[in-house]
Amino acid sequence: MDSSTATKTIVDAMTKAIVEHRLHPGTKLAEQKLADHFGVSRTLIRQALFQLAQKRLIRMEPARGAFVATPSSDEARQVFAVRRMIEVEMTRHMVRHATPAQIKALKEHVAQEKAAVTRGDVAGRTDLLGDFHVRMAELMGNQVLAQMLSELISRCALITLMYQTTHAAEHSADEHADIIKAIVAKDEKLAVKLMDEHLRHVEESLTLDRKVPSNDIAMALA
Amino acid sequence: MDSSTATKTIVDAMTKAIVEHRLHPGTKLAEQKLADHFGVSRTLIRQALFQLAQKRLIRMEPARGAFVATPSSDEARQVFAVRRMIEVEMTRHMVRHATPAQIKALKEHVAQEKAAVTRGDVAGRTDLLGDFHVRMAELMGNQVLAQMLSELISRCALITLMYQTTHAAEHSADEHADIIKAIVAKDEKLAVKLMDEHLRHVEESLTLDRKVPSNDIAMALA
DNA sequence: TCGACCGAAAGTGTATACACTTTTTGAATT
DNA sequence: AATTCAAAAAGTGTATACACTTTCGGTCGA
Repeated sequence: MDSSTATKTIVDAMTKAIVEHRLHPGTKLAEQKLADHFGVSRTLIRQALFQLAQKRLIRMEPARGAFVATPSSDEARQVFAVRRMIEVEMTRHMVRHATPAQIKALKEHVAQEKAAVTRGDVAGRTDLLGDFHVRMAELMGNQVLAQMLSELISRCALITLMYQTTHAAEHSADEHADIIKAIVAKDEKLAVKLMDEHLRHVEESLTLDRKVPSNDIAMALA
Repeated sequence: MDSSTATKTIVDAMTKAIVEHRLHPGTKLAEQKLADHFGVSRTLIRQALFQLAQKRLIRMEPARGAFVATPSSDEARQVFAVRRMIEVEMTRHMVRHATPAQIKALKEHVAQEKAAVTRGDVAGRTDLLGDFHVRMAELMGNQVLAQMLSELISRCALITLMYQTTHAAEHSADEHADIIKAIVAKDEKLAVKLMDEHLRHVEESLTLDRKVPSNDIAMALA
């Protein structure tokens, strides 16, 4: 097994579980249980946990173990503020430099979003709605930006219960479409405004209600 | 020894060594050598290396080990582009919301920068010049932003040999002072323009010359 | 002399062992 | 019945062991 591929698999699986709220904030992540579940030793689990801690998806308490992160509402606001700062500038850049091919790619993405919404594919639509923002960063040709945004979006997903309702999902997909329209029209002010508002809408759906932790790690990761 | 304090010490020491170019890009970081140097087992070294890899200060090749990162010029441009996106918005925010106390804090910081420059304190001035940007983020009350910027700046320090000349350091300190002036004058357009240009100047001093790796890890970390 | 090949040395990847800390449990006491 | 305390159980933190991979040096053959 080549090196950190195993660890990466674990990190990805747990990231997904946390972002999709199959593992609730506050849940204890016992190393041996995770090791048993993934069929590896605690060594690899610990590596994965440290990486997740650095991504702020879990927190680790000395000698007490790892827990799914429970971001404060302060932290939530800060994460969203950073997203707005980055994405407003990103939108500005797209208005100025977007090529027809890039526009086409974004439009196709939104089409996929809407398909997932009508199909009732909850997991798929949540992924796609987040990916829209990452896709924009990638289209700018900036991998560093894309990676950073991807991590911020994971944190947002952990923070919020956003897009849980079909209605909210439709709304987001529509807003994405509107943003593209403004970009096509080269209306910088409008595009920036729409992106800013879009992110504020997402943030407003922030509820931060603490559910009772599910201790059944195995079921959540299955 | 409480948990990850030991690991954190190692990460910090190595981060400092890499950022300050005591460990050159490309240098092999053998686990046992590091373990001997820090007086711990490979276990803790590996934890530290994984964290440094996530911060992109080193790269890890499967079964071949860890090396101080050698960012491509493409990556360098991307990192700087992200910094500009973030910091332009940050400046805009400061113009709109900065309090007198915050302005005072920034001015004092720049005074420290200039003192370090005239004192000929190379390590100190490099730190301070980078910290100016982090400080602004902190003054905004956004720890998430500050943390993110801090990591980007570490990457920038690894990438460039910036601020190596006294002249460049003076220049940066002056530009910081000018930015503050524009913020005080509530001249948003000017402040944003100055910050953008300042970051472009720093980026221009990007040389990316590859030095011959120093294999003497012990000396670099001493 | 040069290159290919083989074996030893060095190094990484994962599991396990063990010390120490926290949590749980259950019996004794009030 | 509630509280306290101690011992056991469970869990984390670090070191070590060992398998496997890469690297390096030297020998053999052309």
